[in-house]
Amino acid sequence: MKKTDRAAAPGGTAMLVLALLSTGEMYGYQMIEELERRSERVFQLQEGTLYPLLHSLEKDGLVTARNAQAPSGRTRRYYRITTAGQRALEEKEREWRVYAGAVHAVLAGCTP
Amino acid sequence: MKKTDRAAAPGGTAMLVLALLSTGEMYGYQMIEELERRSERVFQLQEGTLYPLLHSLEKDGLVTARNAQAPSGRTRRYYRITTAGQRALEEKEREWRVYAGAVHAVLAGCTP
DNA sequence: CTATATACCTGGATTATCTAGGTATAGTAT
DNA sequence: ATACTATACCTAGATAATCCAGGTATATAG
Repeated sequence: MKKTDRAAAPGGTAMLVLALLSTGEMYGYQMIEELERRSERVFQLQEGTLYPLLHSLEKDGLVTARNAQAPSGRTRRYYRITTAGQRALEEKEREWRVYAGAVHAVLAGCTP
Repeated sequence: MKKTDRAAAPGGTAMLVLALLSTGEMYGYQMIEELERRSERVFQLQEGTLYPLLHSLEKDGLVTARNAQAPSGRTRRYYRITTAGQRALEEKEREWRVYAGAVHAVLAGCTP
C-alpha cells in the first residue's frame, strides 16, 4: 500500500489478496496490477509487502502455488485460493463490515 | 484497539479520537469509554495507545490540553480539538471514505 | 547491446499498537 | 483501620505490518 494507506483494517491486505484470488488463479505481479485496477488506483501494493504475505498465506494453507511457463516463456508462480482460504476470506469480510460500521457510527456522531 | 482490530485504516485511531473531540472537550479515560460506547463495543482503545497518541496530537497542534479538578476532586487532563485538528479530521474522513470505497470495490468484484 | 518491462525475492528500517508494568487518588467494603 | 476496586494518567520495551531499497533474471523494444 502507499504510505498514506498504510495499515489496513483487520487483516487488510491479506483480505484483499484473498478476494482477488477468489476470482481465479493469479500470479504476484498480476495481483499488484489487478488490485490497482479494481480499486481505481487507490491501492498500490508494494512487492515487499506482497511476496512475504503470499509466502505466509501459503504456509498457513490459505493458498497453494505452482510454477508455470507464461506464453512469453517467462516463469511465473501462480497462486490459487484453498477452501480454508475461502473460509478465512469470509471471516475477514465479516470483520471488515463490523469494523467499517463502527467507524461509520463514530464519525456519524460528530457531524450530525 | 483490540488485537483483532489492530492497525486501523489511514490515520485510523487519530481520526477516531479527533472525531470524539469534535463533539466536545474530553479527558483520556473518558475517550476510551466513549469510543467503546459509540462503536457499540467494537473499539477497545488501549491506554498505551491513547496517551502517547494524545501527546503527539498535542505536539502537532491538533488538540490543546488543560488540567482541571473533577467534581470528585481528582485531577483530569481535558483535551479540546483545535481548528487545525478540525481540518485534519476532515482530511482523514475524506481519506477514510476513499479507502473504504476501494475495499468495497475489491470485495464486490469477488462475490458478484 | 542497451534500456525497459516483467517477475520474483529479501534484509533492515519504520511505525502503530500492544503488553505489562508503574504512580496516585477516591470511594466502597470488610 | 485496611484492603480492594475504579478512576486517571503515564512509559518502556516487544510485536507485527508495511515500506524502502536493494538484488537476480528473462523477454522485448529501440
